[in-house]
Amino acid sequence: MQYNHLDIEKKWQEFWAKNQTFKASNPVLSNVEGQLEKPKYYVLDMFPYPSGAGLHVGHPLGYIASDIYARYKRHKGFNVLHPQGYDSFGLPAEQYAIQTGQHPAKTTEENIKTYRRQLDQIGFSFDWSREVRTSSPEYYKWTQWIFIQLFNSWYNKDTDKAEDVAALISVFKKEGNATVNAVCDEEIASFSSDEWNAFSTKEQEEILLQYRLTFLSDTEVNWCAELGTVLANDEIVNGVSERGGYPVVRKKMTQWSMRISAYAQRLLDGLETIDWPQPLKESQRNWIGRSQGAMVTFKVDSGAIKSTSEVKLSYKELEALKVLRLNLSKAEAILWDELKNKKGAAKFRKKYTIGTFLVDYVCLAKNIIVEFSGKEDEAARAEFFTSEGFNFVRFTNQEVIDNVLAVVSKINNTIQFSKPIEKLESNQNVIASETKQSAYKIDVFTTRPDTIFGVSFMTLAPEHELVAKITTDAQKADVQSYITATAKRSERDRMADVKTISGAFTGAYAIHPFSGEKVQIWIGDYVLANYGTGAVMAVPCGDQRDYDFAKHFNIPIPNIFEGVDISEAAHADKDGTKIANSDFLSGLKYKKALKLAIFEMEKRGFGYGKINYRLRDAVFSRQRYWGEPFPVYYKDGMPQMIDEKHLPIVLPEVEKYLPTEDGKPPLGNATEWAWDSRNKKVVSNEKLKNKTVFPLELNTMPGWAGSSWYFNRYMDATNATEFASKESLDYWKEVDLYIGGSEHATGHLLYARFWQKFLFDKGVVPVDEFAKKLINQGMILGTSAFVSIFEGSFIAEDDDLSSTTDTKILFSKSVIDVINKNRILYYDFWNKPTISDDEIIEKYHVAEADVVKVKNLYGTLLELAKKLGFKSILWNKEVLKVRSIHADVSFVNSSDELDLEAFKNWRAEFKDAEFITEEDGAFEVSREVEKMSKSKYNVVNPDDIVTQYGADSLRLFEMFLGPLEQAKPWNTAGISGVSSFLKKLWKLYYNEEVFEVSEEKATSEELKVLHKTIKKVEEDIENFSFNTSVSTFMIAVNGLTALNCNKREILEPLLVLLSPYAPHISEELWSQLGNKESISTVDFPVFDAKHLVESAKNYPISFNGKMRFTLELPLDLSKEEIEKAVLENEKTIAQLEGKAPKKVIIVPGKIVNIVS
RNA sequence: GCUGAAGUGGUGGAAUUGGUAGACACGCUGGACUUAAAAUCCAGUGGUCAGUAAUGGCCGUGCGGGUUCAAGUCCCGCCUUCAGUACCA
Repeated sequence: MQYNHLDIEKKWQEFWAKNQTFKASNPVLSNVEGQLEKPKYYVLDMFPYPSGAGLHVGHPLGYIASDIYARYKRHKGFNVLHPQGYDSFGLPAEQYAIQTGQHPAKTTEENIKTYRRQLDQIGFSFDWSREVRTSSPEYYKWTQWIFIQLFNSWYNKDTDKAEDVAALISVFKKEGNATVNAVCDEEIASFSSDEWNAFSTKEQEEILLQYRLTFLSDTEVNWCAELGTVLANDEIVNGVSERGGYPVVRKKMTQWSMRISAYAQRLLDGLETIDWPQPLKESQRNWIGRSQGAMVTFKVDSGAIKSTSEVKLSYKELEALKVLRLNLSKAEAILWDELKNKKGAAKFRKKYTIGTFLVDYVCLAKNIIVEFSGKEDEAARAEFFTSEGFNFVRFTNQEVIDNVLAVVSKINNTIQFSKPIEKLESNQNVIASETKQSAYKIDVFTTRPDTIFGVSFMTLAPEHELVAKITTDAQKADVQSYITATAKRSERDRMADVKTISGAFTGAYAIHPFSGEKVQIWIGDYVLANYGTGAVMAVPCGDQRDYDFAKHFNIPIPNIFEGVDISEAAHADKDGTKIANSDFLSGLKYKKALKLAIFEMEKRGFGYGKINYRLRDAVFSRQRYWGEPFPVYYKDGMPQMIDEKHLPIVLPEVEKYLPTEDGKPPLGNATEWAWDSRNKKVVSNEKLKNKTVFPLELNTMPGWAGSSWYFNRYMDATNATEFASKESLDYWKEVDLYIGGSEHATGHLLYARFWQKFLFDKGVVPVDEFAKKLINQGMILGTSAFVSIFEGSFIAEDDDLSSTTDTKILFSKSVIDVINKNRILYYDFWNKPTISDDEIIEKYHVAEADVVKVKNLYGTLLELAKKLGFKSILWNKEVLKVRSIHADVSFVNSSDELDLEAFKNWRAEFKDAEFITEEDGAFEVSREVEKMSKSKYNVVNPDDIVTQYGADSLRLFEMFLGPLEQAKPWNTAGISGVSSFLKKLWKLYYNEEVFEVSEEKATSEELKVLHKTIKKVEEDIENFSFNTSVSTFMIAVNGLTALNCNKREILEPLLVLLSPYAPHISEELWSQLGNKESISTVDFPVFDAKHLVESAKNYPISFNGKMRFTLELPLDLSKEEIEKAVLENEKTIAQLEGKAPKKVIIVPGKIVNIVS
């Protein structure tokens, strides 16, 4: 009987589905007999996004590897969890919906069907009873639930974990926020318990939002107009969107954010405990970007600062002003409505600057300032306003809202009875300079506080708020023009141009906190405003950028390193260098100096040790339809969580999937999207007039929401009452082996770790890292096929040149090679048609055969030119002009020959093209390795492979291609190797048409083959070296075929070894051997070393390290006996040519080396 | 620039702690079977030189050094490719 993969594979796939062979049980729950003793093992693939294109052969690579491992673990006696599902929310389905109006749920459903069919036919041992889909309400109910948990939590730095907000509130009630050590927004005003209790509910909610782990905030986001949504940092590549490559701009929006920064240190520390690939860990470390150093404060020298009234704001502040004027608060707007109507002398302006202070309203004619109270620097403002001759009035928000008319009348009163205050000229300078000296300081973060004595200047970002305040008159023009110039450059330009050094001197000086020396203050756009404090202390001798800047502007470069030459470049190396010229730090090494510097700073009070992270909080809102809705409604503008018992909040139906006309997200199109807080359900928007009905959140969650916890759901996938039961979470704990692509390094894998740690803090999950071991499978690349088209010129009968745009001559690959190799010959043929073969052979020393070949081809081409109506082709000594186009790889056979008919049918424009073929009529393409993609016509569909060669062949071949982690090209031609291996295997069990397996005892030779295989395959699987075990199987089958072995003792265990790789054929032969049960949980054969023991070794005999011949010697010989035997050998004597060996090295069982 | 990975026949790739480089497979060449093709089977296949041949010599793991009896493997210095990241103070 012939091996028929089609029947066998169908039969066993049906068998597995019917018998639920791979269903994993939760023993604690089900108390399945015998399962309790089995150790658990959880193998997971990164679940796929079901795209419309279906799978190509690159996709299953990781699934095959994990499937082999899962099946192997079953043979090894583990209770294996190996689930699969779909990350089914996402952009492509929505884009498709926008284009066609089809509901994304529908296309997603269809795509999933295709995926499932494709996955099934490859024979994966997934437990489909646990399938999850992120877009199904039963699943996202729990995504919403986790969101609520995050909302109700804050990060306590003292306990270093997330805790309940309820506990935080009780602290606020009792003692205010002074004792709370939380990860929260910057600049939270401190309040006492009395103040807290006096706050309105809304004010309290506003404050709490600043602590919650997920919070609403106005954040600068990456807005992608083409996609109509914001993108996370990791969704942007080189300034454009990862998906689609559309431009991205910075924009301020109110968004949900996740306080992932709270977990920065723990995310970093956790990396030490997990077995993940080094590069992946490295990119997470980069992304988190921890830098340890110190915050240092430099005071600004008062000497050169001009008077405050001349101060102009920086352009950044001016921009901010414009925005402020447009966005007045409710109280501000009410008051402005009244004030702006005042005519004549009492004309008010809003949001105006007086000196460096921003005032709410001012009437310049009457010298009256009107402000809202509650500003931090009220005392300083009062002092300055008085000194500048202003009267001022202050009101609270509440006063204005309650009775604006009373407020206005009070203002009128002040105008009427204002006492003109004399400006005290003599006094003013004194007051001003005193306040200034203490007012202006520059905070910097440095990772090298040990080099602080090397500071010779400071650099501020041009946008830094101090710039305008400290710039001297003399430098004003310079600074202004520099600021204007930088402002014009986009962020991308600034990033792209690293080489140009630019900057400007402000004229101001800072005081070195240790030495008291004056240090120049510069501005330069190499300093980024939104990183750190937007200012650096420049140490030119130790930092290359500072060095270049100093060199460029002729700023001194003090050397603070002992015995280091810094005349050419900065010395950035920290280890092994001693600090010099640095007061109390001199003579110390990096580490000691660093600690001492921080210690001194803290003692003297102008600095402290600090750790900075690059990791920013993650924006969690997307202006999209096809994602998880938030369980959130808005009451009085403040977000409210819907109680978890009313979850899931199901995605509403919409007319169209685009943003609304007034720019709201697509959910703004929904008509049934309001929350009835009395009846606890989603109702029609028409009811929004009711006092108990509120608008629901219009944003949806990002793609990473659903994928950040799905691995936990698989443990108890159908649980309707819980996220997952505690018992199943405690049993399965974490993923033991996680396989997926490296593109998720900083997205999915970082966010998932963050959520896992959060859920761990809250006691939901038992472990704080979700995957013990992770492997990145390498990409499978496509082997594209190219056809070359002639693009040179012809010579017409009248000797005119003619281009070839409408003539199509296609060259087979080796034709091009021949022409390129002999271009000069062609040129000669063309130039001197009378030249004889002998002349050519003599002139160019080429073989006669080549000349014939060249001449034939020349004739063909000449004929062709004539046929097209030309005299000949224009030959050129240097180049043959051709252009290459992709040909679909499905038209190309294993010998790189193109199916011309198929090609012509595919590309109509080449129907009447001329094909210059090989002598045998074949047409060859040239091949190149590229990424597998539709546009390159090199996509190979696994369906075709499975139909032609079978799933077992596909599985073996994908593994055989090379190491799992490595990128490698796909070439379908190679699959015949594994295919014929399976046929050979089949033949071991058959005698012609009859299944025939002998019960005889196996010979030691046969046992040796088997046990070698057991040993190697087991080692390989444990090391995830799947490619080498495929070779091992081939060697075994070749060996057994040579031995003519058909003994059960060998052939039965062989099937178990093979079954993880080629499960269908193994099951089939296993059952033909008379076994009734599936092979899937049969014990893995045990390796026995005794079968490998040899009595003799074929020793390689080397001379000076070079192997000359081999010599078979018994293994039980002593060193002396081996030496004697080798030296007596005639070949040795011949090699030595009479010389005496200087030394003989003998490694018994390994090698003999003779040094002569 | 920095970080990480990797450079081995025509191709994909093997090679334990340093110990016979090129396993296994594709492709190619030759042969068997066939009217023919496909399929299958057998043999050969790193380069080069010598020899009718058996066989033998030399060179060979990106480049240049080094350690060692012995280096694809270890050390030093370069080059190239791929991936990630980037004015991160």
